[in-house]
Order: sequence, then C-alpha cells, then structure tokens
Amino acid sequence: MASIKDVAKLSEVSVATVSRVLNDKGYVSEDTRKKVEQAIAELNYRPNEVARSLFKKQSKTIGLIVPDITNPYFPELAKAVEDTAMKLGYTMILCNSDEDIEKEQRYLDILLQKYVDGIIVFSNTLSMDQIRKLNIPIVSIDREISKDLPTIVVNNKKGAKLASSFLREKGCKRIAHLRGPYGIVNADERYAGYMDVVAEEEWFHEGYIVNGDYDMHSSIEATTELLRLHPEIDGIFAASDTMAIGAIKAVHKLGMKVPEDISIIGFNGIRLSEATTPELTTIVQPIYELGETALTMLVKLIEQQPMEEIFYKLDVHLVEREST
Amino acid sequence: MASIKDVAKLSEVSVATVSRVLNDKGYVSEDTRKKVEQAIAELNYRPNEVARSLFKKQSKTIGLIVPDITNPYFPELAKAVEDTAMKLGYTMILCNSDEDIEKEQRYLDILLQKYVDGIIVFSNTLSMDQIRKLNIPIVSIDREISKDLPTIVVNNKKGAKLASSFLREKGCKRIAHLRGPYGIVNADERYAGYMDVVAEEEWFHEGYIVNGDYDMHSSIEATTELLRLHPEIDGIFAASDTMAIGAIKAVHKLGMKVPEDISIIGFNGIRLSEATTPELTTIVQPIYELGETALTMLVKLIEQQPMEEIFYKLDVHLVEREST
DNA sequence: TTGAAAGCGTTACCAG
DNA sequence: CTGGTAACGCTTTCAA
Repeated sequence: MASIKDVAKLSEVSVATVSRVLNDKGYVSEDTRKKVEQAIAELNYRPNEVARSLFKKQSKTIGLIVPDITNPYFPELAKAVEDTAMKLGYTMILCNSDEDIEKEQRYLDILLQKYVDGIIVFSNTLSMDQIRKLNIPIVSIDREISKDLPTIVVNNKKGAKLASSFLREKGCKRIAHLRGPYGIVNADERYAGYMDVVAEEEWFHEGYIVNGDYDMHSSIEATTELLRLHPEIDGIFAASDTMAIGAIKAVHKLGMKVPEDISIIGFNGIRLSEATTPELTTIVQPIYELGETALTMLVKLIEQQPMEEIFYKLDVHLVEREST
Repeated sequence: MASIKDVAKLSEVSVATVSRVLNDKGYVSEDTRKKVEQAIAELNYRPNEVARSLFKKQSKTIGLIVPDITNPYFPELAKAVEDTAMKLGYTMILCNSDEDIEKEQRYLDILLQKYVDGIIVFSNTLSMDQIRKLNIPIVSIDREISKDLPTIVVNNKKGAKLASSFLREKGCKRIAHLRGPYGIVNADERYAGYMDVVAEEEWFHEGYIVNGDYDMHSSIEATTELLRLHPEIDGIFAASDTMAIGAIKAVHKLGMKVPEDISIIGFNGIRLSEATTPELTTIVQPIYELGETALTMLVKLIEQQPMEEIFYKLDVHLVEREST
C-alpha cells in the first residue's frame, strides 16, 4: 500500500503538505492541493489508520460487549449499533462475554490495548469501579450501574404491568409469571411489574411464580411443572419471548391449546416472536432505537460534544398477536 | 496508560531490554528479567497494540463480513469465528454487508486501512479480481469463488437429495420445492439436489418449484399460491429453515395440518428450528465447525503455517423432528 | 503557503 | 547480555 511519502514524492511536495490536504487543515494553495489530490487518486492512496491511531490516541473503533450473540435479541441490537457506527465513521468490534466475568475482563483489556475510543456494555456483572478504571467513554445498555454512567434502559416495569393487566382484561383468572434469573435487574423489574398488578388479587399465590432462567429449555420444564401443580392457571406472562416460546411448547405437549386454554404473553419483541405458531403477543422493546441511541451517546462522549441527556428510559408497547 | 519507557525507567534498563522480556526474544539475564517483570506488574503495564501493529504491519485482528447478522444463521457462525479467534489471540471486527455491494466494498477498504490480518467473507457478489487486489489472506465461506481461494462449503446438493428422498420415503407423493433466490449458489445447488431426486418422477411438474427468496414473508405468499394451484402437494422441501417456517404458517392459515396433511423439511439447522410448533425436521449444517475451520485456515494463512487442505466440503445430516 | 523535524509506542538491528 | 537508534506512517509545531 502506498504511503504518504509516496504521495509526497509523486506530487513533489512535503509530507506535511499532503497531510494538510488530507485533513483539510492549515493553508494549502489551490494549485498544490490539485497536484496532491491527483497523486492520491493515481496511487489509490488511503491513509493508514493504524499510524493515525498511534498519533491521535484514538482509533475510530468502538467495542460492543454482549452476553451472547446467539440469543436473538442481540443481533438486532448489534445491527443497530453497527449501522449507526458506520454512519458516524466508526467500526465495531463485537465481543461475546458468554456471561463469563473473566472473559468480559479479558475483552475489556484487549479493547483498551487496541485504543478503542469507547465501549458499549451490556453486562450484569460489571461494577462502576471497574468501569472507572478503564478511563474511556462507556455507555451501559439495559442496566443502571451508576447514576454517573451514561445509560439507556427500557421501561421494564411498565411493560410487565402492561402485560399482566392485558391478560386480566382478556379474561384470565389465574395469571402466572415465568420470570428471568434472580439478581438480573431487568428480570427483577419485570417481576415487580407483575406483582404490582396481581399481588392484591385474592387468587394470588407465590407458587404462580417460577423461574425460567431466560432459556427455552428451562422454561419448558418450569411451565410443565407449574401447570401440573396449578392446573387452574389460564394465563402466563413470560419475562422473555424465548421463555414464552418454551411455555407454548410445554402447553402443547400437555395437550392444551394456546390461546384457547391458556393465554401467553412474552417480552422483548424479537423477530422470532412472529415466527411461532401461534404468533406471540408480546411487549416490544424498541431494540433498534436502543442501539442507535447508545451509540449516538457514546460518540458524543468520545467527541466531547454536549449531551442533553445522560439517561434514557425508552418506552415499550404491547403488540397483540395470536397467543392471547 | 503506562508505556514501555515508563517500565524501562522504573526497572532501570533500556526499552530494548523491556521489549525483549515482553516478547521473550534474545538474551536477558534472569536478574534483569525479574526486575522488568516487577516493574510491569507495578505499573500494570500492557503493551500498546496500535504501536505494535504499526511496526509489524499486522494487528491480530480479523474481519468477518456477513450479509445480515439479523438472519439467525449468522450469529451462530459469528460466535464460532469469534470463539476460535479469541482462543488464537485474534479479535474480530464484524461487518454487515446488508447484501449491498457498495457497503461491502467500503468495509473491505476500512479493514485494509486498519491493517486487519485477514478476512473471512460470506459473499455472493465478490469476485476473485477484487479479492486479489486486497492482497491479504482471505477465506471464503459457503461459496467457491475460485479454485485458488481457501474455501469452506457445505454439501448442499447432498443435503437437498437427503431431504427430498426422505420426504418420498415418508410417503409423500407430490413433493414441491421452495427454493432460494436464483443465482445464489447454495440455492441453485439445493435446487439441483431436489431435481436429481424428483425430475424423473411421472408426477413431476415445473410448477412445483417456487421461489421463497430465503425470506419468511415471501415464503408464506409463495406457499399459499403454490397450494392454491396445486392442492395435491403433500410434501415441501424448503431450502432454508426460515422459509420452512413460513411454509408452516401458510399451511396453518389454509386450515391444513403439518405433518398430517403436508410434510415440511427445512435446511440449515439453526436453533430456531427447534422453537417452532411443530418442531422442524431439517438438514443441519455444522455451523460451528464451519466458522471454526474457516478461522483456523485463515490464521494458518496469516501465520504462514503449512496447510493440508485449501478446500473443505463439510457434511450435512438430517434431523427428524415433528414436521414430517 | 510550505517544509523540516519531533513524537506517538513499539520492535529489531548493530555495537559494545 | 545490554543499550542506542532507526524505522513503522502519520500529524503538528515551528520557522522560514
């Protein structure tokens, strides 16, 4: 690949001048600019980003850390981040933490060594202490790690209330909750929203809450057991679409029908929720907007542009399909 | 961040010596090594990868270009590549071409500028000419762009034959094919495999082949139309799982049942195929192995290690579930 | 309006 | 065994 020296030689000026036309900085006469531009075209020259990074101490690259790209929620998020990054001139390094603290830490180290300009984290384990040590712009998605940290979340509790009340309005008399893992904030919030709606009902019973671990297979088991113990249940609010799909499968295996015998509602609004039979009623998150906003914030942070907001709570809404 | 100079200063040796212990190269006395290592620990020093890249003209980074990370096939592939990359000390930049030639070219440019060491491409449009110009190691997945290019594909034709014969064995008398886009190699190959099995049947009819464009919604329409014109059809081989899911939905909407009235078989073996009702019988590809092998090849190329094979055709197998 | 030169953090060559 | 130094490709300051 041609270097700036080659361009300088061909256009008979110094590298300093070439650099000036490259960056549109400082004085360059119209004549020399033309010469240089021609040389650039002729050599098909592209500035070496690595050298630039070394000097500028920034790389026009950002990192995105997600727990599991294989979970259909994250590709949609990653695409949003990447799209927006591309538009703003940044490249994205994708990191799968596999929900493993060590792997997450290793990635953080690597990203720092590579001089990424900022990182978007989707993490349940990272502490504000660790983040501060990183000493580069960070944006957190889906979890409020600290008031100081730019964060974007979704209104989980409201969504959960929406879901639970909707089931009630649909005529469900006994509504169960298939919750996500204990200690995971969004799972706890969704649980809280459910409780807000049902706790005062005279039929309510602790046994109506089971843990599906945000996983399809666990949730098949959990649902099967739930319905064995409480055959009176006629509505299930699952804290994720994946778990809702598991619940549908379990119900089918027990010889019952969705929505005739049991209504099921999910959470997230991944595209997968349109692929099932019956199609899933669900609380949809604005996943694309989530990623887009996160990246936009991050870039503002990086480029030290003023930020109006350091905290966004995006709204969710209910999409009714066939499972209720 | 501390630099090599800081380490040199603290341990009272030259940067050259520090570099030697860092890279375990050349002679260093046990004593000085200890001193240096201590200083490194004390300063929590990590070598700057950007400076290293600049000097070595390589970055321990690879690019992965895929058409659409939102299509469930690709996250599984990306994870395999990333996992393996991490193990071998490489970082992955994920690029979504959106099947857009220009965007693909733009990414290629960016990756070159960033000195990535190699690229894995999953592309239907790239030509060998363009690839040669890149002048860095490239591995192609799923498409044979040229005999000279390290490539890894899957036995599409065999899989298609497997699928078609399986439907016949299951007792289907009229087997249709929901094919992928014309001109896309793997779609054409799967079509060819289907033809191999059915072309000689006296019932065979050109109208049994319709295009679902590798998309769920198109395939719902295509299937609906297909069954309207040919109500005698009792088996469908879809060239992708996504299309198979569309077909299932179409069949349901027409008031028929899978598999009682119509058997449906897919292709790819994405995890999604287990989430449907009924669960999908499908030809599964070893997606993880595909990504793993591709990355291993790429790294061999990069590090100039000997390669036994420059071309892999991985086998597929049939997994029977509920849709047949 | 232009060029020379220092410096970004490394590595590798050559002397000692 | 160790240190000095050029070089990687670029940007920026300072002088001219």
